[in-house]
Amino acid sequence: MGEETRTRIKRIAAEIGFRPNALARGLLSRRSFTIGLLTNDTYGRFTLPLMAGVSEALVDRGVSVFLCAIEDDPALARVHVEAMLDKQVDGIIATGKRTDRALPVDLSDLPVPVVYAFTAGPPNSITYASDDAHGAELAVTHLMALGRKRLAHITGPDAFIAALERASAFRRLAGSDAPVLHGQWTESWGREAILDLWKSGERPDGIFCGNDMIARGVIDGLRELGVSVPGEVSVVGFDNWEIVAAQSRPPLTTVDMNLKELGRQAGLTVLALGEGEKLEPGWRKLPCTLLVRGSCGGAANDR
Amino acid sequence: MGEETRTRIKRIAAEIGFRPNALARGLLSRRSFTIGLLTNDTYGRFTLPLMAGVSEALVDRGVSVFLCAIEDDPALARVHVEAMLDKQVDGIIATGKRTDRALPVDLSDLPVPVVYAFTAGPPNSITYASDDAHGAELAVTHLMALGRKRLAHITGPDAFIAALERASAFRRLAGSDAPVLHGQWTESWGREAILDLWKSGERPDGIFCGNDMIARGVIDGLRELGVSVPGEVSVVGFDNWEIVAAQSRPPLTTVDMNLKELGRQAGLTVLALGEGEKLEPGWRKLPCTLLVRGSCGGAANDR
DNA sequence: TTGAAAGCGATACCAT
DNA sequence: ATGGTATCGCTTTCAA
Repeated sequence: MGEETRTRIKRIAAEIGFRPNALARGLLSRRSFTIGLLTNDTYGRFTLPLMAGVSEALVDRGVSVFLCAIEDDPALARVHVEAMLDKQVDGIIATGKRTDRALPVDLSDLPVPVVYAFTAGPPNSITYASDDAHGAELAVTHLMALGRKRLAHITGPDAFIAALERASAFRRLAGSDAPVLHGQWTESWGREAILDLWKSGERPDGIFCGNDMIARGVIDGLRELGVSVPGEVSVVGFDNWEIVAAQSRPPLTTVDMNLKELGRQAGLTVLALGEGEKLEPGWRKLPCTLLVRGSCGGAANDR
Repeated sequence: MGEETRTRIKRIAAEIGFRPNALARGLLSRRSFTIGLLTNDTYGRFTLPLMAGVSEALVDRGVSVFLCAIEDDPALARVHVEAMLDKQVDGIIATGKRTDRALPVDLSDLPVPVVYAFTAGPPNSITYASDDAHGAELAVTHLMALGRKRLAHITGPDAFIAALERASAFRRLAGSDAPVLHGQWTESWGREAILDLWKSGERPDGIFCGNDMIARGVIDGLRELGVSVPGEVSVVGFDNWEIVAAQSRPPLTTVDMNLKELGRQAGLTVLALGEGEKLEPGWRKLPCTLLVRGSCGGAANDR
């Protein structure tokens, strides 16, 4: 085609506001430039950052994302999946709130590629998650670099693999006799655990918490006991849940799981799969990042 | 068509797993059974419940929802809107984090209907919001019914219309000399305000807070002053942000804005508009609900 | 280089 | 009751 013709056509197209109909082109190309994100995470704690990453990675390529919240309801999940398949989505990303549970719907025989992110997938699927052991290492080495010697780990139920992985990484670095306390993922458990520890006479000077809510409870509990954070005790959280971490007193140093990046990669992967690329199945664990705020003290805090 | 033919066809259709292609039928019917939800609310505090309502109302009708997070970026917003229009969405719901600001994108001349929910729309648009004055009335009458006489209102910046409307409803019921303190929407402002009030000798026995974060700060501040909640002072929040309200000590009695219902209605409305129904433009304010937990005490708390 | 025609999958309408 | 055909908007292919 001639250069001038090309520009002329483009000009006219712009003039009359021509807008190619994606439905029509999808009909022919057998691609809808649409993917689905299925989630059972009601609070959006994990889904939103993940979704932001997916969307950010795909919007340039003209791909839009259906968000389907299924609330652990298998029937609802089916309805959403059917609706998405009808609409010829190019792929589906399944996400949840914990990596050791699957969504209440079987996605293994769909005519479109499925990628799992922060939720369990069937064998031979591609599953993204953050590297819990790595996150725990970041936290513990940070505490140790600050000179903390007596470390403790206060975390969620031992029914969560994430809790177990963080705990075993903690023990590996902090010593196998360092206390690990399993409870709930709540503030009140954090407070309770601190009271127990202090009552028992065991008084760690560095505490690694399984999530930010627990960490917040720990910090509150310590304050109520008159123990200074970060003066006497350093506290590290996990999740970097802004709303909790930034509002605690002092603001929480915490491990960020880089969910947005996880979302980016999951998005690109599901597209690649849709374009016929063959990719290695299995777990893909992404590194975490330590976000330093004020709850640990030390040089790292002086900036 | 004959009854037997009908069943025979249906059987065969099920057998071969026939699945009508929504792209093809959309091409002809000029409906995609797809709508877009545009939001600049990063935390999802407002968007997620709203989205849940939209989705719940529309999934039965076979409509799926594109979620587009635009982060206050006009260029990104345009890209998302273009992508949705290309995909022939049947309508768009614009949502945000405050009702007195518009999204950074002009949605007024789109070829599809637009409904605004929890964000400002242009004149003559349909805009859903919760009724702030009503919410404030619920809170104040609850406090008064419990016998609280000296009320105060601690809330966010007076640049927010929502804050002003709640404040003026508060004054109307509690008396024009009842103190109203404007600050930030944060816990630390809640604590600070309490310290100020107590230092000044002004000691209300009922406090209505502009949101749950402030309320949580207020409760913490009171505890640190040795003032019992709900024994000496009753506290009501606003938002029913589960994660804040349920974790505070005591759990927070708070006003729920019924965002899910708001989402339901916005979803049904945008569909109706798409089907050519003529609807009255203007604000549509939905009533709030009071959610009683433990921060007010009294009979209402005995159940 | 340009123009015409076939076809994607479903539907609506018209003949049989 | 059935079969055939035009159509939606675009892409691809083939002819001119």
